[in-house]
Amino acid sequence: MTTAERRRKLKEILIAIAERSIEKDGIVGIKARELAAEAGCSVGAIYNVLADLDDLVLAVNERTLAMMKIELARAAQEPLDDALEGKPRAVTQMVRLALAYLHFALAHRRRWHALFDHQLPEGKALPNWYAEQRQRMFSFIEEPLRDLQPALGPDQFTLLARSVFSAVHGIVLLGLEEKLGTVSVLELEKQITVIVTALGRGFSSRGTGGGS
Amino acid sequence: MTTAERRRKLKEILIAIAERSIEKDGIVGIKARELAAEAGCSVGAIYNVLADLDDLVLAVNERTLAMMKIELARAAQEPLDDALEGKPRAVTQMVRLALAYLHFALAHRRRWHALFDHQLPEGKALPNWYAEQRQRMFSFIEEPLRDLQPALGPDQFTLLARSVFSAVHGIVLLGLEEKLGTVSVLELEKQITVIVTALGRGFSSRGTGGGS
DNA sequence: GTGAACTTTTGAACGTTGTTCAAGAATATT
DNA sequence: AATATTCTTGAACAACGTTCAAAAGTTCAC
Repeated sequence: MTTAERRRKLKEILIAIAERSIEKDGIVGIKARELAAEAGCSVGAIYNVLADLDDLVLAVNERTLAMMKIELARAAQEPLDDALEGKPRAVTQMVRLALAYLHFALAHRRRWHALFDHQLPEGKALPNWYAEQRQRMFSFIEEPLRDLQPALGPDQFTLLARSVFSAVHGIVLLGLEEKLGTVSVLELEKQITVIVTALGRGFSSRGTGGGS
Repeated sequence: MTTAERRRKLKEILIAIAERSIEKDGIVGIKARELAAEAGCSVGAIYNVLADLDDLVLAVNERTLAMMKIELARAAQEPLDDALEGKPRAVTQMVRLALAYLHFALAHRRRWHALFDHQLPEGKALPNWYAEQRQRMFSFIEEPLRDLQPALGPDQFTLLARSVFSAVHGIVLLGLEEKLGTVSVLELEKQITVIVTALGRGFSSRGTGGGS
């Protein structure tokens, strides 16, 4: 087996372990010596394969984003059910996406948290693929949003989609900081529904600003 | 001088140093040995006065919240200017508060970040005064919001105010993660204005849900 | 004032971190 | 087989928060 192969294999193993560590204890669960022990390699070997332990977090985050993408796509395609009637289809769609985001965060709390907890140390910027993949999350909202704001220019439109996503993210973020039982999950769902619906209604009124 | 006095003094000094450290380098700038050196005391002395270094962060955060409270109160009281005409007073007020929140975050980036970065280690819950003071931030939004949703019960009302706050928080949070020049600050202001305005419009439509 | 009992302060030491790098093992080349 | 090259390793390093036996300071009865 060539060294490149061996290293690729080890890298995969390490990522898999990091994945479990994040799921169990969050980002702080990733320890060099623990990784080495579980992977059956030396501590130094880790650094033959990765620049940083941060690289591991990024790798896991990439997978998390991929999972989330699948989940959001599924939510966008599900057939309409009757609970959300009485709203424009675009609004219903946005609410669904927001709820799907909430449920992803709930189902994969630590993974999801790792997406935002992680701040890379001072010097370096995020790799391109990472920023791009994160950007792609916003694009889910763009489709229904276009129905509500057909006149907006592409730049303003991208920004608006981002803002809507950010707003929902904020609600989920502060919502999950409480210890929450089943009750407050229901409350959270209701809140997100109310807010996103209000946003949708607000947008569908004429002239929401957009142009400078 | 009694020991209680001396300790009180030292604690204040340490908090002041921690304050500067957070402003310069964020939470990670708080180092035990550095604190001791700057305060002219021993490392152990810190632990005579504080349980944790986390206590320092909480103390600084308390001050930050107080600063923010003042700033938001100022924003709420400023006389109307003409740029925001054509909206209901309540909406204007909410937009103002949101913009004030943004500008506080911009002006005190690291302090503001410390409010949310900090996660206390596993075992312990936040002290009561801290949770209460954070809760009080939401109450600023409650006043204008009451104009838009007069029929809502007190519990639902509190939740809604919280959600609006969270939404704005989310936009500011993800907005500040980019490196932002003057241009994008303007964009961010515009985005917040658009979103909060849309929320306001959405709320002022009849029957936004609330009751189960 | 002096010695005993008590309180307060101290900084070396402990246990963990992530990361490195000289030395050794493995492999390739002549 | 000898040499050159590449790869792996884990002890060692620096930095971290936190502790605790010992030193220094204080109180108080006699």
